[in-house]
Amino acid sequence: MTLKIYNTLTRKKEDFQTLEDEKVRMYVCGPTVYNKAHIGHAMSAMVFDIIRRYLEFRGYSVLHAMNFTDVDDKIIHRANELGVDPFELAEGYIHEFEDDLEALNVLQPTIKPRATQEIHTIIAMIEDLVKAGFAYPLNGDVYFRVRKDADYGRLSGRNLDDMRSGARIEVDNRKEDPLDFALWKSAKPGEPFWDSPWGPGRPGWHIECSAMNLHHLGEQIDIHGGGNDLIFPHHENEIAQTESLTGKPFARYWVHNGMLQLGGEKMSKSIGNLVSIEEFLSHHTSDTFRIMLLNSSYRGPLTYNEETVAQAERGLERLHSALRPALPEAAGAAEPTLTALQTQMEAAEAGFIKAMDDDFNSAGALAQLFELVRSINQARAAGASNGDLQPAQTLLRKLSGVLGLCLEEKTSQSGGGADPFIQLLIELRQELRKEKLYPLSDLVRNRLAELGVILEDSKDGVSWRWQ
RNA sequence: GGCGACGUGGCCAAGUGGGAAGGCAAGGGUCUGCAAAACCCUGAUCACGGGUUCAAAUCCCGUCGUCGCCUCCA
Repeated sequence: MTLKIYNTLTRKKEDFQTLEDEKVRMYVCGPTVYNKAHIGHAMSAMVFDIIRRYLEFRGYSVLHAMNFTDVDDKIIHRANELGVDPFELAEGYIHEFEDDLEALNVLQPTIKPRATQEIHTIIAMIEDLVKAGFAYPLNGDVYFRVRKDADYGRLSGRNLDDMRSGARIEVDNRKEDPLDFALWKSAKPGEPFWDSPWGPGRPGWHIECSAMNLHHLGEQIDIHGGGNDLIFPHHENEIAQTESLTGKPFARYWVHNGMLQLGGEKMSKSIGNLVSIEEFLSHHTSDTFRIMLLNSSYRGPLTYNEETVAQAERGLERLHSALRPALPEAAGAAEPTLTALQTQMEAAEAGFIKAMDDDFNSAGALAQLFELVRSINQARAAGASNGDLQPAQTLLRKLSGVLGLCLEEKTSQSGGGADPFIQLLIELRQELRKEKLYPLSDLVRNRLAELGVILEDSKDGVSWRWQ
């Protein structure tokens, strides 16, 4: 079995072949930190977290870089609005985003470079591009000369002449071509700056990623990721800069996640239809969000609304249902039941890998987990003991973990301290039921439910769990 | 206007040539004092119109529609 990945560059699924055996270099574009991160950012980070976890599951060691753009126009404007230092502003949002990712159970990237920490590399790269004729200084700015790059437009499937006619950009007549983009921007009064051969200024947006890649991962990488709104111009420009300099293919696989849709539109800072990560997590768990992602293709748009969240929440509960213990007084299941469970375990694991190997088809993989859930619940209903269920439950936990799901047990805030008292109330209620004092037994059940303890009667006894 | 993606049951969605996954919701049933959970059962002429093929949700052409990019964006 080979892993296949959809490559934006070729618009095809391709066999995954790394530059170096069993090692993956992956660079994912992170956010520009001028504001609170929203769940669209969470989606992108989580998609690549899932990809990383799966690659690791498949035996690769993954060098995972995610950058922060911590100096740019928006940050400067926002800092001026608030009357604070732009670097402090950025720093604050970086920490906030890191906390968000931890709360979302997204693995820490191996390296987290920042634009402001790569200024030397950036300047050196720009100098080399100027020397090689791919860039030209202009009144303290430096621009990339797109006409010099014969391949320009390859990633986004455009050509310079088409864009020229359709572009809505305000043309800067000083530039040789309207599509030439800034590598270095001269500083206006009051703006943060670094000294450079072209005067005080700061890096353009695209060059930082090229420089960070070159510095931390090398001239060539395996996977370059980000949201599909970055394909043009950002990633197109990264390719232009890096390949013009190295003469080698930059990234082997360009991987792009789809956009989160809220109210039929892409969630974005400029439209203002935002749900912050913090806001989402104050009402829902990270697993709920992850289920939403897993249930659809990472490349397509993701519909976000109250109903899809609720559906994910119920689906998650179903996964949890399989992890519940055997029925009280279960005597062990008959041979055919256990054989069926064993068969399903093998089918689920194989199906899981087959699905994920096909361009990270997480919806297909999730379906396999649900099949396993059904088998486990069937076995439990057929009287399987905890020992009977345990291997299948372990497999379910393992495969869920590969997708980054926690499936953590819900417990009371105070730990297990309440357990004996809950047991006592259950015993009491059972006595009331024996006496057919149902209004009283229901009162116990209802009051416990209000406290978050769910009682479930069965013919073999009573089980309970935290809601 | 240019480039790209997509349109599958009430909802979210897999599936890209030969049996239409899975989840949620709904209805029926088993269990049960009731409830809940779990389990069983029930459902789709795959946007529309042509074409290729023994065979099309899947390939080709056209139409309609949705979304993204073309300006900062995950």
